[in-house]
Amino acid sequence: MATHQSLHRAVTVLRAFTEAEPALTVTEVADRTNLHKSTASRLLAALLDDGLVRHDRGTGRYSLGMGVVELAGVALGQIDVRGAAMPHMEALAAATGETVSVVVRRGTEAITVAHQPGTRATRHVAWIGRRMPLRSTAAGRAILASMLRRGDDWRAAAGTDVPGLAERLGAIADAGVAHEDEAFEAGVAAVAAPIPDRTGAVDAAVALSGPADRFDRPRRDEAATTLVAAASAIATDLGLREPARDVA
Amino acid sequence: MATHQSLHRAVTVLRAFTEAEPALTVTEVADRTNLHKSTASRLLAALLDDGLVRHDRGTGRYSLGMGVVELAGVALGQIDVRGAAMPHMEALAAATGETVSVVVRRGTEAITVAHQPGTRATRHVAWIGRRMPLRSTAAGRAILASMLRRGDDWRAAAGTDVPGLAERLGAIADAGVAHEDEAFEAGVAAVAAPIPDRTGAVDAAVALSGPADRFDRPRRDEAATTLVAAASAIATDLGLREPARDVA
DNA sequence: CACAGCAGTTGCACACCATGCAACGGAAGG
DNA sequence: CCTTCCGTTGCATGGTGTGCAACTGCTGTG
Repeated sequence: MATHQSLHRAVTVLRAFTEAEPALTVTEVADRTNLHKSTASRLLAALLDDGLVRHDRGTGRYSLGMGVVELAGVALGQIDVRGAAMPHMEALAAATGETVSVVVRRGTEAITVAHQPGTRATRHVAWIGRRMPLRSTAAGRAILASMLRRGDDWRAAAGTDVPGLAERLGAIADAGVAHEDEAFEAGVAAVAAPIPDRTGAVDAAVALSGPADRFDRPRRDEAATTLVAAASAIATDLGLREPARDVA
Repeated sequence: MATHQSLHRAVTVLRAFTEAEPALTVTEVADRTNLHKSTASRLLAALLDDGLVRHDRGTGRYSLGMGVVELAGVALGQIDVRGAAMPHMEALAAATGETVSVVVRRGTEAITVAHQPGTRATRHVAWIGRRMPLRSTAAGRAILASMLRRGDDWRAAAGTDVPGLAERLGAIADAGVAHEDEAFEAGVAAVAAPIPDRTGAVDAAVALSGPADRFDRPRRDEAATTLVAAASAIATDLGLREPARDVA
């Protein structure tokens, strides 16, 4: 689109801040966005006005501000699956002791929209807003498998082609749950189940994750029954919800 | 400012979505922002491109999208007090059974940046990104009281003037904790303690909240000791953190 | 102490593009 | 079928965002 260049550039600036580099100087922003130094400076100033970025006088670095957290609060409050899942997550965490996450699909990634930390001393940590590739995580593959089964374009959602992925997704669709053993994060194992919406489409999943040495295959199989039941309960609650406010 | 009008307008559009009205039509956005219908339409289209808003084809309404959640994930990851508080929150929740929240000040409001649900069947719910006025909540008053004691401009932060607030803040500063009994939300009681940063300035607080009938004054006083200790521990951890952040 | 190097901001002129208007197409309701 | 309201889209124009380059302020160095 040739419309609203400056707005797109501003969003590009916002996206220049990552978990790996949460605080940047003007020139760093300019480098990462391929924008002129002066443009970056002016856009950052404008974003600062709006409270979307902060400016640390000490280090001279900019970072994302409270404004985006506020907006996210509104966004999270109206995600249906989140509301439907909340009541079930605690029970799941209590029953298994592991971390529970609910993710939704966005393009080729899964984004955490709700999570409940496990009760054990060592546990997998997650946080709201965290992004993971669909193709290499349990939750992501649970979603992809459902897409495959429904004839949706799962390849586009997978992004890069992974050899043998189609077969694995078929097996996941048959089993109803997806396992992951240190595929995405070293030392972390997970099992996930898809959450269909009213129409049967799937762009959300619920996952249990924990340390790979403790949360091994037998444990995960044991937890799978409870997990699938919870996913089903969430889907039912989701179906009972009134406004069809989701999807795009 | 006469600079970057369209960017400010776009942010205005984003802020038109609230917890009370999370999904709006084009004309509703135009009304709430005093923008032309066509302008609102085009800005929403641009924001849709960037994934900051979603569009429900069914209802024709726009709402905030995953993009803002992504950005918030990055923003939350680099809020120091959040990182410092996380390890202490669970212990606090376990010891008291009530909901633990960490908030930071933004203007005249307190924004929840971390929370740990209580362990009881009935409990107070909070969520990340939730906003509350400083002047009428325990956590907010804990912050205001510290500002008062330090000679900061607490009146500006309080917003509307509340009769007798100065005296109450003085008492809170003396006690070290702030109590709240259904002042902001009916049926909810809370107790909060301020979290000073390295320089002694306070713009964060940790709060315990629960149902007013159970979490009564004696219970809150009982929990206050643990709460203050936790706040102190968080502040210590915060002080140990590196002021600057390295870049790659 | 001077100088070089770098980061960030700002004046300026021009091209670009965001805006308001009005007209159009479409859906919903009478 | 007509009316009404909503959302989108050509179009002309005035506003404004942008690149360039000069300037300031800071840091480290010989």
